[in-house]
Amino acid sequence: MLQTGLIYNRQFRNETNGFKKRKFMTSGEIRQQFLDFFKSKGHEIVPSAPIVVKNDPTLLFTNAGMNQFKDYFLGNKKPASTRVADTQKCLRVSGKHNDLEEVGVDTYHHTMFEMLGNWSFGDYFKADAIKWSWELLTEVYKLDKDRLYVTIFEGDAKENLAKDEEAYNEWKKWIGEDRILLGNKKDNFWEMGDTGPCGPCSEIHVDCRSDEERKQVEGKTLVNADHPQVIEIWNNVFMQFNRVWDNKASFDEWEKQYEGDDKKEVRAKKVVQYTKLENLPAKHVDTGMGFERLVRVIQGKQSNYDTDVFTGTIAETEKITGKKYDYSDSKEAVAFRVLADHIRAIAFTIADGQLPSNTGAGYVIRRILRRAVRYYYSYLDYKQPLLHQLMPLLAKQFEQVFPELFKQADFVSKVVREEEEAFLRTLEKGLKKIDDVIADTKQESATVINGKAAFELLDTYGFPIDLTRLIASENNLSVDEAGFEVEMKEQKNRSRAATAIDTEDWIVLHDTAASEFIGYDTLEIKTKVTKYRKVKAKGKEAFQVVLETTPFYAESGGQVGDTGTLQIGDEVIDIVDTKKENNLTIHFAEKLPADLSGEAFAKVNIEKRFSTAANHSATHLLHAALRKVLGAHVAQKGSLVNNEYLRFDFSHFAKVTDEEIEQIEAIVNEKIRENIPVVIKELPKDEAVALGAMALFGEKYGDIVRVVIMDPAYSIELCGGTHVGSTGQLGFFKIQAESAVAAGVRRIEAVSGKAAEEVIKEQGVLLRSIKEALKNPKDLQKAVESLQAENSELRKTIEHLENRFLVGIRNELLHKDEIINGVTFVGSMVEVSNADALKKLCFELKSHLNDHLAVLCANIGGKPFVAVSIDEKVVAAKNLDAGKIIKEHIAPLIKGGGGGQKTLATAGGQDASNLQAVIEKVKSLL
RNA sequence: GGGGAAUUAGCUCAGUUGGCUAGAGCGCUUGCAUGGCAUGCAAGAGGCCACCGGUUCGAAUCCGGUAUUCUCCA
Repeated sequence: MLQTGLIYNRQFRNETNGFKKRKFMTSGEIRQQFLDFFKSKGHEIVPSAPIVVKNDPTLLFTNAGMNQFKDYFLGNKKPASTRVADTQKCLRVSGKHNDLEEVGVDTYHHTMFEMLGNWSFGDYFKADAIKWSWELLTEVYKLDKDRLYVTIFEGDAKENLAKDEEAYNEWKKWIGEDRILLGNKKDNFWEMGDTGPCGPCSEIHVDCRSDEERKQVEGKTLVNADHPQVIEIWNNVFMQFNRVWDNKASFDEWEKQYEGDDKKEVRAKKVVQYTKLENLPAKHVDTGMGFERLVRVIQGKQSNYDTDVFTGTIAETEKITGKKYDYSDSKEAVAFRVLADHIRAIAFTIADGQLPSNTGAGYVIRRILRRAVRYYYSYLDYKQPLLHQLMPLLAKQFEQVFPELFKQADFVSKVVREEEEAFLRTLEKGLKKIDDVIADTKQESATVINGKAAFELLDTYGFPIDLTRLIASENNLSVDEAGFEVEMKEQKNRSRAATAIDTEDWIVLHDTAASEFIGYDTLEIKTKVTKYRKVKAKGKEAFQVVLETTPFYAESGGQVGDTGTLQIGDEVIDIVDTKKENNLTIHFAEKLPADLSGEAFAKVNIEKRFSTAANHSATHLLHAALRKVLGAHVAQKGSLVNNEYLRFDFSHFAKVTDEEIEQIEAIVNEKIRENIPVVIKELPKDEAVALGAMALFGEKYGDIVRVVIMDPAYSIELCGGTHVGSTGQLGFFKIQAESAVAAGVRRIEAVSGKAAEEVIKEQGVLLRSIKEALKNPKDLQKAVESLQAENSELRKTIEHLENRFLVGIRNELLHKDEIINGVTFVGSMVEVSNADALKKLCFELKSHLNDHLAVLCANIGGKPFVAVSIDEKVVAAKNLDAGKIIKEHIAPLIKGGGGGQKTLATAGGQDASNLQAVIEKVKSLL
């Protein structure tokens, strides 16, 4: 069990930190020393990849240092340098050792964290890796040697794997053999997936307990035992094997039949059974050292939150809220930690281009942000947006390491603030709802809020369950947690069932590597199908086809996937969409030819592709124009390009005015008329940036990037999309809409080429027809305005006349009154045009008569309508009820129905011949 | 992608099982009061109750569809 209770009290905290006194090192220095150290060992220092992952359906965020180097390990790509080191921004919100709800409760879980790593791609191996780890920790960071332990892989009989003697012998050179511990496959053998590169790993653990505690219990017994003060700080993975399928068919067979809760473990065993390990020709080193943890150890703190990585934000939060952080287990202290942690995750993901939203990665950000709001709202008693106030401090803190945040600090704050405000509004609405729920619960004299209501609060009003719990307890109520869980589970099942895509196995025809894309220059080609499979989603069958070479552009960078045809033999099938799965281009078809083995002729829908390319080129021209007109702060925040139009989201703080829109259109159209040739080059990222390409924080290290240039002085962008040959092919550019997407993000929708021409044509036609309808006035706008004015004038006049008319009828009726048994009775047929007028007349009579009973009938378009009005006094004195009279006496006579209040009721029906009888009937009741 | 909900005056929202001439607060206009302001008092303007269709004698209210927004889940 995790001993979270070990969050120490203050006194203990000041007394001892386990380590001998040494010069204080800031977190910045610690990070820099790591990078400097590996630089001195011949490593190239590379920047962190973005925290947000694109083009990998299995991953939303970078969750480990090695993510950006995956292709090098898999052999898909060759690295520019064989020795690399970096600090990588990572985000984890779920997983076996990590749950969002745990973060902040203890001393060491985080959502966003930095992973320091050094890498060898077929270069050095165990000897150097181990030597340098030791050197860095003990010589540079000067950690006490007698507090360090290392683990190595003990071997595994089932896999026929021997103990990692090589690592053991290397470690022996530096550390006593009694401190080298053996670890099992679970802890000390690392694998990327079912198959692929893998190998033993060696962990370094550090014992941070006080000397006293260390005397009582030996440190090595606590390694890998979830002790909060005896922790792993560095893992060195030695990739030396490649796991390949030995009998994939049997495994697939097994997996198809097998279902179960314990699936993961059983499945892993099966994978072992049906695979074999081969030696990797090029051996790699992949290491990861949690930065926040390392800082805590070096600075001798007992909690990550006590290091200078977090103390700045905690102090700032104290200043803002006026509360004091007391290092305890209290909800208030948890709130401080939650804020200090979450603000980082939120800030860096937004800075990397992911806005909060209600789906996918954006939803994860929103959830993290809302959890932070919940904590300050409930436990720091702060009811206004707080997080955005921490942003300047955080941006400054990381200015040197992750400049992308500092550069966009204003934008990020604005987005965060807007999100906070939105959620605070949601909370307020939820508070109103929960009042109703509590009132209902109390009325039923229950003491438990039922699970369904609690779930509805969350599901519909976004009201978090912990707040429901809190407010319930303040009202001496509890929440039916079990019932809530049931509802939650049902919702999850519903969602899962709806998204379940039934994927059959690939049927492999030709065993080749990733398919080659040749569609930049070629739109049709003879090739062959390498593999295909059937997928089923929501009962609909579809097929996915992979080609050896393909001219089809797969959806990417906002540009939609190509459509077209695939011909095999005499059969032609439609390709309805093209998408990417990692490096694989997948073509979607609704049906397949009978035989896929022969030569395949792949042909892209040229017209669509061309219109799409035009819109994509137009997007670049637009982007550059926006920066010219609005300023250099404009950065792309999202983009959609298809054959019909383009949509471009960008950061900008105000509505783009009509004048600005006109300027932007003018610039783009000017560039179109200049007929600039579109030049496309493939370059290493650094060269592209040097050329002046808009530096997008979206590329991985070492990528060869594609640069699209339309006049080097105007637009240079990194882009993988397809473009026209020269800007003149766009013909014409027209902005159709400008709107807001989120705080500080505007959206422009526009068209180019034929579609733009079409839009102008349609507008012309519309304008002409409106003019004609108005008899071709000189000033169209004025004509419409006067028409509107006249219309409202007429409406008022009619209303006025109707009232006058009703007053006339009323006066006539007032003369017809007769006193029956002390009641002023008026019963008459009237001529009005609608049923509402009957009601109005009743009110008129009421205000001019005392103790009245009126029954008014009208024949409107052959249908009978009746209204009965009775004075309150008469209702009481005579025990009459207009509603009852209508229902019991009148409705049958007119073959209809009706109802209303005791004093006023109306009816309608089908038979207008008995209206006179109706009046007599009512009269007889008096 | 799947569920739940919301849409009523310029803004924030009431409107209880279909029927009281669709309301409140703030804002707006006008008048009055105060030396001025904050403000107070009085009167008034302002609503195709999101849109389309259906059920009903009768729909802001019930049903179906569309749009937009919120929200939970994947």
